[in-house]
Amino acid sequence: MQNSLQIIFPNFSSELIATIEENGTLQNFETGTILMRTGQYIKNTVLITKGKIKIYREGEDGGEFLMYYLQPGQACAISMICTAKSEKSQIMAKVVEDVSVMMIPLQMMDKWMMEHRSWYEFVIETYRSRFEEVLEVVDNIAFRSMDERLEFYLKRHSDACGCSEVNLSHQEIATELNTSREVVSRLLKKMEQRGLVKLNRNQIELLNVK
Amino acid sequence: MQNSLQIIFPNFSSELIATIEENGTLQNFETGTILMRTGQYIKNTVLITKGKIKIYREGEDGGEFLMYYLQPGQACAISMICTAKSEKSQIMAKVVEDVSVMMIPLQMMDKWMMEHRSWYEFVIETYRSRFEEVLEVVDNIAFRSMDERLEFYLKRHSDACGCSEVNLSHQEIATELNTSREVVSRLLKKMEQRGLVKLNRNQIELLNVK
DNA sequence: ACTCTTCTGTGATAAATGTTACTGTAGGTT
DNA sequence: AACCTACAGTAACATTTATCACAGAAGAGT
Repeated sequence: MQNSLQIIFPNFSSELIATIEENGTLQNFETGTILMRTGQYIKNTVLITKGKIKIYREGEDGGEFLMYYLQPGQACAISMICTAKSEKSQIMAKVVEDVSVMMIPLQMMDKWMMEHRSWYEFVIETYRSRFEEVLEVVDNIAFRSMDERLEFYLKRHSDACGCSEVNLSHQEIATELNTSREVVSRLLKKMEQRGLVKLNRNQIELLNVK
Repeated sequence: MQNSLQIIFPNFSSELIATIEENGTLQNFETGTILMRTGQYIKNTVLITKGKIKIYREGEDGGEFLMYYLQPGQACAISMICTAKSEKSQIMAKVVEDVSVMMIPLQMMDKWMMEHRSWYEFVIETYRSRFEEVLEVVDNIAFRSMDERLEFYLKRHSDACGCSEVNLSHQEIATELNTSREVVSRLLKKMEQRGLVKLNRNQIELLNVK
């Protein structure tokens, strides 16, 4: 166990790994589980050791706008940011591939920041990369039209799962882009005509999407 | 001088203030100055002591999408995040009201994080509040239509300047919302008919905008 | 085979936003 | 006054996206 954590988080010092083992709780969650809801109080910092999580921003009308993916070796930036104050979560986290996560009590955050250089660097890097990712999301919705956003969405999905098949219904995609199912169907059809994808039921094969 | 820094950053310890005085450089910039461009390397962490700065995300086509304001007592989160690695800036910063800023060499960041509790807390709080602000921006463009976004824009402007007059042309507003001048004119006219604003040349008076 | 449900495709239409083109107006300059 | 320029208003039209309505196809269960 100790060994595997070290492999997933190669930059952590061995002392830090030991401390995590000591203070953290490893928990498993099945696909579909909502790990965190908007407005809930955050009690733990979450390190992902296995599986996949999607982070959404929820609209008042029930929209679920996809922000980004969390994968093994990563951590939830939101759960780190809301440290001492035990702030409310601004996002919703959903398991999309059975996960194992290491739950770390929030009070450890501050302590380790001072005691473990590799933790400090990990936290800063997490902030930085998530901030950049959110800025890229802003780019997409501010500057691009739906067809470009859809292409970007598919590319991101295939990057995240490491495969070229997207096993989602048009409705699910529409929800995560905050548009309607019909729009997604139409745009996908156009992409198929351009030879970018092949459409099957509940599956989209990416062809030339680099 | 030492005194005024302490007033603007009330949570900083007196030792930290002294260290800042010692290592930082106070600089002044006039309205209109571009403090930082997308793609430039960041060499300093910036603390604002006077004036106002707007942070933009630049589109490939030359769009300037407004993200948020920076005011006295605040710091540029981006310039903090891109610490050790001296990363490229992902944003553009423009002075909109003559500013004084304290430039702090990036290498101080890490050092002070360990040595000054009040610096550490300030940095974490800066990350947190900016992250939240950007999430709110995502909300706006993902879930809201242009008329709502325009209202939000005007409200934010009046909050930032503490007055109820917006001294901007329709074109400037359109640029910052990444839409066209005509659309802004139309929507403003509708708002005027609803009694929300009064339109003058180069000025919009907010009436009932709470 | 039949039924049911979910998913997909598509036309028709509406609404929001973007674009083009033109007009008038306020203010500054000569 | 005459002129110039930036700003603002607005009509007409194009494009994009959203909504409504409906039909057919695929798969699951009986």
